[in-house]
This record gives sequence, C-alpha cells and structure tokens, in this order.
Amino acid sequence: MAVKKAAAKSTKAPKAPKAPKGESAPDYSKSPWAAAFRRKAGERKYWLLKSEPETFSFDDLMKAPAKTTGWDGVRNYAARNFMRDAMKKGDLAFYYHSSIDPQVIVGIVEVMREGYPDPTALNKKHPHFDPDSDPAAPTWIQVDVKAVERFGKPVTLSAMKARKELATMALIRIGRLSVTPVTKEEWGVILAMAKD
DNA sequence: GCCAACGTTGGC
DNA sequence: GCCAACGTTGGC
Repeated sequence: MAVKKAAAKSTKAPKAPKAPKGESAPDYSKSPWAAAFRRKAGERKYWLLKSEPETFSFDDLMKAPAKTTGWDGVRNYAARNFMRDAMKKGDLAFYYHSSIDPQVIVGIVEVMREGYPDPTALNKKHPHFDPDSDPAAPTWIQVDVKAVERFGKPVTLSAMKARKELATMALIRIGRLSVTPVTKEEWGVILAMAKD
C-alpha cells in the first residue's frame, strides 16, 4: 500500500495520549473544528484529502483494486481525529494533489470504511512504523476511500483562492493539514467550478 | 530555495 | 506549565 501523505516522512511520532479501548470519542464541542464533528442523523459530510501525486495519484487510486485504498500514513493528530471520530461511511471527499504545479482538486472519493488502525504504523518493517504506538490501542487511524469521479476540469488552488466564498475554507486557511473538513457550501461552490 | 504556519520537544 | 528551538509541510 502506498503512502498517501507526505507527513508520513516525518520522523518519530510523538507520544500519544492513549484512549482505553471502548472509550467514546473526545468532546470536540470546544474545538475550533467542532462543526466537523457534529452531525445530524443521516447527514452526509464532506472532506478534502491531500496526496502528493508522485506518491499516490488519483490515477493510482483508479487503478487500485475496487478503486479503493486505505488512507494510510497520516501522522498528524488533527487529521487523525477527523478520520477516527468524524468521517462516516458514505461521506464524500475531494482528492487534492499537493506539491505539484498547479495544485488541483482532481476528483471525488467516497468513504467506504470508517476509521481503523493504520497498518503501516504497526508494521516494524514499514518505513512509517511508529514504535510508540501501542498495538492494543493504536495511535494512527485510517479510513478506506473509493474513487467516485474524476473532474473533467480540475479545480486549481489559485482559482479557489480567488473565490470569496472559499476564503474561510480549511484548505486555504491551514495549508499544511492533510485531511480537512469541507462545508456543504464550499462543496457546492467547488463542484460548480469543476463543471463550468 | 525561501519561509509562513504550524506541531513537537525539551530545558527550566 | 512555559516557551524557545527545531522540524516539517507545502505554497511561492
């Protein structure tokens, strides 16, 4: 399985506060990301996943078995929390190519399996093995995503930055976060840009 | 290559 | 617990 995220290059993962098995999700109501963790019954939520195309592109995903992959390699707590506690089966996410010119959203993926331990963090032989992660309560979590649609017209970062409606988008505000929430409004604006 | 925006570490 | 130093991401 390919590494989905450049952060996976980072050295040693920090010590994690380990939630005992079976403990419910933390209280995110005071978090700056609280809205991303709130969900009405039956509501679908939207996300954005970054990948360096040289490592794992949308084309790579299209060629994968069942067009599906585990989103492994994420080693950032904010991104981990979204995958562990907020992303649900049936949610949709934009697939963003970073560290390439131009940076673009190239398509859409769907969450097929909710958060479960990232096997690369538990595999001693894997470059992204995390010796501090307790196998009984793994620190790092991934979801499975499936390619749904490739945009005929990828949406560039610069085009998104030019749109007032997207000024507060997490991708624009916090460039380095590899998994970010997308509001329903932002989702609609970007979809329209892709269909122009 | 540079550097802003972070997240983490470690000295105190 | 504070915060300076350091490392990383990723756009420019």
